[in-house]
Amino acid sequence: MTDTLNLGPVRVRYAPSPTGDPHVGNLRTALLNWVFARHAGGQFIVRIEDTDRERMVDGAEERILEALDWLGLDWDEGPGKGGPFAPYVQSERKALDKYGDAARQLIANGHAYECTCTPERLEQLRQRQRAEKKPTGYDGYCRNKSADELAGEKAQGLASVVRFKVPLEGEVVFNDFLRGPLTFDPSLLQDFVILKSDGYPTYHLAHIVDDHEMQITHVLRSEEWISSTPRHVMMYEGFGWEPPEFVHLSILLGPDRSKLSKRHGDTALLEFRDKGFLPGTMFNFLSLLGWSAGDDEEVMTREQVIEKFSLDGLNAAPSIFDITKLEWMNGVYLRQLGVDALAELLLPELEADDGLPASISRPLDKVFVTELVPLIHERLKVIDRTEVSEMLSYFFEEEIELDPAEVVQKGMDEATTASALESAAARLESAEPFEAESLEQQFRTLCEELELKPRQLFGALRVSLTARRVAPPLFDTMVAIGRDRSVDRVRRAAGLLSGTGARA
RNA sequence: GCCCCGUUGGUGCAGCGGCCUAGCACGCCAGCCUUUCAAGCUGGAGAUCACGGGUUCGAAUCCCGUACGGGGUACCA
Repeated sequence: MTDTLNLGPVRVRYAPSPTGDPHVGNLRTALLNWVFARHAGGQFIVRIEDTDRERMVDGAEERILEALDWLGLDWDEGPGKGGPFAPYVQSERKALDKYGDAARQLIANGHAYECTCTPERLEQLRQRQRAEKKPTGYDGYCRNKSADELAGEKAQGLASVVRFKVPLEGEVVFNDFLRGPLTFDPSLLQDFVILKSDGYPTYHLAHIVDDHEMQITHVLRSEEWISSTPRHVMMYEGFGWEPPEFVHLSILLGPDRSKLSKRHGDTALLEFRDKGFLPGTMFNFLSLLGWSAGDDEEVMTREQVIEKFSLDGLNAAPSIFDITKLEWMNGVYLRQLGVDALAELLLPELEADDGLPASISRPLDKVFVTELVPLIHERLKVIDRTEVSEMLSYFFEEEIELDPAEVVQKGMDEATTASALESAAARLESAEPFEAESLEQQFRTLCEELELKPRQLFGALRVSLTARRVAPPLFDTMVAIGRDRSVDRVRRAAGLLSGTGARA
C-alpha cells in the first residue's frame, strides 16, 4: 500500500450514468470519492456518462444531482458548475468529437481497428462458442482487414465500430490500492469495442479520455470494474498516458448476499429521504460501509469523517446493507435534533392527506405540534408519516374511539375501574396547577386513597385518554390534551364501563 | 465454463506476526430505572477468526490448496 497522505494534488470524480434512480451503493462510491477529496484538499468532479443512448432515463441526471445535493456532496467541477475541462457531460463532449479523435489516434498508432461485423454475426459467433463450451468473445475477424476491403464495405453502407487491438500475449499487471498487484492474461480478453456504430464511445474509451484530460489522479470505483481494468491499462499504454491510481471499492450486498439492487426493495437513495431518514444519518451510515477510521467511533459528523478518512481504512470485503442498524442510527440523529427542528419536519407529514385523519382540520397549530415533540422525540426511529400520525392523532382529535376492555387493568374489574376513573375525573377537574409534576403527585396520592397500584390507575387512565396501551408519559399527555378534554375522556371511559354511558 | 476478488459471532466494523483468555457497534436476552413504550444504564448469550496444509520460537494476521460467496465474461455502465 502506498501512503495516502503525501500524494500531492488529488482529483477524483464521480461518474454516474443516468440510467435510473441512483441507489445507495452508487452514492456510497460518490461519498467516498468526495470524502477523500475533501480530506486531501483536492477536487471532487462530477461527470455524467450518458453514452448509452438506449438506457437513458428521463430525469435520472436531475435525480442524481439531487441525491448528491441532499447528502451534502458538493462538487468543484461538473454539471451546473462548469470548470476548466467543461463540458462535463459526455454526450456534449462527444459532440466536440473528443472520442472520435481519440479512437482515430489509436487506429493510427496501430492499437485499434475498424470492424464491420454485424450484430447478427457476433450473436452467431457467441452461440457457437457456447455450444462448443469455449469462452465467448470476438474472434478478431476484422483485425487484419486491408484498408481497401474496409473502404469497400463501408461504401456498401456497412456500419462499423472501432475495436481495441488486445495484444495476443504477454500479461497485464496493475496495482489495485486495496488488493495489491493484479495480473491478467490479455489473451483471455477480447478485442473490445471502444467506439460504437452510433458514434458514441463505450465506457472504456470515454472514461479514459476524460479522466486523462481532467487530470484525475485516483479512480475510486466499484469492485465490478476490476475485470475491465486491464483493458483500461492497455488503453493508457496505447495512448502513452499515465494511468491513475486504482482503488476498487467493495460492493454493497443485499440481505441475501447478492449485489444490492432494486430487487432488494427500496435502494434508491432518495427513497430513504422520502421514508424519513435524515441526510446526516445516510452520510454517516454509508461512510461506515467498507470503511473504518480504525477506532471504534461510529457516530460521526461529516467533518469527523473527512478528518479521519484514509484509503488505508477501506475494506476490500463486500458489506451487507443493514437497515436495522440504519434505523438505529437515524434514531440517534433524530434525538440530536432540537425540538423546533423536529417540529418543522413533523408538521408537513402530519398535515399530509395520508397523515392525520381527514377530520382534523389543517393547517395545524405549529406551537402545539412543537409542544408535542418532546413526548415522542426519543421514540422515533424514522419520520414515517403514518407512524407519526398514529402516535399523535389523539392529541388532535376531539373524541377517541375506545375499547372498554382495554381500559381494565390487571387485578381490576369493570366496576372498580369505573369508580376509580370517576374519582380520577373529579381530581382532574380540580387539580391545581394543571402541570405534569403536580398532577403526578396528586394522582399518586389518589392511588393510595383508592388502594391501587400506580400501574393500575395510570394504565386505566392512559387507555382512557389515548385509546392506546402504549403512549408517552401520562401526565405530560394530560397537559397536552388539556383539562377539559381529559376530564371528558376519563368520564366517558368510566361511563362505558359502568354501562350508563352512551357508546359514541 | 473461463477469469478476477473476497471470507473475523445474525449484521456493520477493529485487528496489519507476540499486548487476542479476539475489541466496539447494531440486533437479541436479562436486570435496573419506571405509569406503558421508548431512551438511558448494567450484565449476558453468541466467533474452534470458512476449512486443510505449510512458514515461524510464535498466525485471525504471511504462503499454498479446497470450499463457499460475490463480481466479470456486451456496439451496458
